[in-house]
Amino acid sequence: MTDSLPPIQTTARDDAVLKALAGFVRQEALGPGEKLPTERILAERLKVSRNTVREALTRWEGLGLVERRQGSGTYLKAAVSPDMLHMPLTLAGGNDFAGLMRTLEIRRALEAEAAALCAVRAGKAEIAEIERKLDIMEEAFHARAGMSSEEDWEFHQSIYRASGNPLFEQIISAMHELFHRFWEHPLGVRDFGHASFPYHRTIFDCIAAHDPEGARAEALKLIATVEDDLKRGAANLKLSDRR
Amino acid sequence: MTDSLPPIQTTARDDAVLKALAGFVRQEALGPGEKLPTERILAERLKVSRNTVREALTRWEGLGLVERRQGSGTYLKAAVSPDMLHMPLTLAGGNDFAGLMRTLEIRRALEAEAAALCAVRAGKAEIAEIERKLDIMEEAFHARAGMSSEEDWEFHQSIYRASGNPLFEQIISAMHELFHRFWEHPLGVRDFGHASFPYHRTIFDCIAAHDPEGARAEALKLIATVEDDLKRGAANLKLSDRR
DNA sequence: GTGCAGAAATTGGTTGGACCATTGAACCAC
DNA sequence: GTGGTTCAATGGTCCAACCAATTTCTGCAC
Repeated sequence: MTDSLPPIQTTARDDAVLKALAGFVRQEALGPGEKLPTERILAERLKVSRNTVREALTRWEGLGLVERRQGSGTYLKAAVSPDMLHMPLTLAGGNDFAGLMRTLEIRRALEAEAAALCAVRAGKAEIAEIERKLDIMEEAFHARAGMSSEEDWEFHQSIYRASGNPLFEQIISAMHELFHRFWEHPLGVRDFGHASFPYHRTIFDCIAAHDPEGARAEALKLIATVEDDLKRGAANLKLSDRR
Repeated sequence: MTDSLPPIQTTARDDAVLKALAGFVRQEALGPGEKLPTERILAERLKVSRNTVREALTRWEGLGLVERRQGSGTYLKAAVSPDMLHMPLTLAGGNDFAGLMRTLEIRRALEAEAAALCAVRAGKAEIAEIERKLDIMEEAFHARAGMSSEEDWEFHQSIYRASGNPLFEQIISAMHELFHRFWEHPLGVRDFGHASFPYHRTIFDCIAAHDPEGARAEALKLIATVEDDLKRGAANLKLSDRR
């Protein structure tokens, strides 16, 4: 009965500051790396206290939009537009085996969908770019007799980009980052990722052939090999009783 | 109650504040909804200024971990542990039709995977809970001759919870929120979501039968009906040239 | 003029104190 | 009970400093 009576909004200083700042960035066409006005100037221009400006900037910093360097200034870290939507995720206990497996389940879902979408939408240029990254990766693999995480990652990124939906790259990138933050040298498993190598080309073949279901299936196989590697690592971990 | 809050070290004050607070929450076993010490008390106990406490809490607020209510206090909104990992995502341009379709592609991937995982992992208790939510939803549907977004959402949430991976609920919830922020009464499409109704029970049947691939397929069908509704809405929008 | 060390200005980080706006509980008349 | 009023508690904002890291300028030695 008393629906459609949302709480009213009287004050929202720091939100207003962020809105104004987003408009400023847009108007000045500022891009990543560029410096934005000092806190003192913002406070003066916006007619708010420096404290309020700081709270607003703290929010942006927490979202990774901005970087503050004491003595130097505040710099944009990413593109910013007035109609951004924020989706902060917190993963409790992400530095143990179970946490890693949880992120991998998300990645499995997204990786498969991205590969399928890519197979549908990728044009000639995108397919050529993916193949280029694939060649680089395979060359690195043979030269160093093992997976090169850098080149491997670039190959996957090219697929996300060709999916036509930037959200895939954003979300998977975030998980990729916290994946590597805690498991830089994954669990002492030798040849980590080795088993995933052949599937990179099979995925590409399906994409090039515009076969979405095939691409999805191959992507699932690839993730399955990574999960196996992780499980081996967990077994190792149990033996050595680390952590 | 507010013991065990020793003063903190030097440098990186606000991070240290958050660390101390996380430890405090852990020690006092505070859960969602509970109130934590006032800013003034925190400032005094931690031997930092109230502004520093506020910057730290602003960060947590931005991450959705905490809610501040003026005149009342600061309350936990989610479980918090010292070893959390944060993954803030900012999505550019989500309030137009193309943006909505992009979020729906992500949701399609996750919804399908969550349903499949749920079919594998859900125990008797989880299945009973899902069926309870389904019954409530169906009852509301027949009573009001249309989809009830509230009950519908609760049904889906129960599936995410039963998937055994809280990330599904976190990510999809975030997208669900921004979905409704801009399209509260979706696009003037009458009977929005009507077509999705039957698939709720077919999904449940597959889950109850522990049939992951069936659940995945039905979930994909459900999302497809939502996409169709959205496309119809976009067509309406073009006619009226709103926005 | 060049190069470099030290001074000075700039800028984010922190502090303490003050006041405002909202909330919620206690209290009071009716 | 119901509906106001008062009042203390609490988050929100503001101000005016000062600290610490960085950058820029200055002036001296060469």
